[in-house]
Amino acid sequence: MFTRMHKLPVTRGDIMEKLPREFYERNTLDVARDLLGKYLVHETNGIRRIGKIIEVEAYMGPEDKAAHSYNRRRTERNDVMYGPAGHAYVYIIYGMYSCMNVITEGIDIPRGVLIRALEPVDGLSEMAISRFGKNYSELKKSQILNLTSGPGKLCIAMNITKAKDNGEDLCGNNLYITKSITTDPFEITACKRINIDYAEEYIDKPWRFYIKGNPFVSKPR
DNA sequence: AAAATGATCAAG
DNA sequence: TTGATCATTTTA
Repeated sequence: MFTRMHKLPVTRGDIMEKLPREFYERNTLDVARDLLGKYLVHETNGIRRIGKIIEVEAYMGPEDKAAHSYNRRRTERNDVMYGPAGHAYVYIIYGMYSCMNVITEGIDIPRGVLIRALEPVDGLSEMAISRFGKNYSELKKSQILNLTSGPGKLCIAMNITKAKDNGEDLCGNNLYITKSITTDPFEITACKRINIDYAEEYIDKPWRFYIKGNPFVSKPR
């Protein structure tokens, strides 16, 4: 009884407060920064996986040459970006990896925040199996650091897929984000986004944000 | 540094 | 229908 309580407080859904819709219905750059330190939770068939959000990128919609919705381009793939805030936009990149975005602002404003890295918090054994086919206890240190340190990696670890999760309401009960549990202060680093060489004058916009010094960032700068 | 790998998109 | 692209990861 005591050991159970001692072991699980962080994983108890009832003490984790879900972010309300209004959190997402704000300026995308503010949402991006404010997502740092929050907890991404995915529950599938009784299994809960949790990662602390430590790295994100903002995609600013029609004006942003790096965004899928640049120039109001609208396709089957990015349709969710044009829907209400607080939903997940999950797409497949390079034919093999999934990436997850949080949609922001409001209907017909196709902006969002790419989740680029997490710090694993719970469901570690499931994450280890998903990523490396091994038990968590068998992982090398480098593998632990690589569990969720990239947008494709974290989707594998968290079992986030386009088929299952694209369009999911983050105010629902399967895939959601909660407020920070700890109040540990942190510094935010802002820098250029990754792998958007095609974006011309938007290449240098400082719209990538991460928790300074966190070892799970995808690419330290 | 370069391959892997296939969904997605715009052109024709 | 098709050829080029790609908000990445892995291996070497």
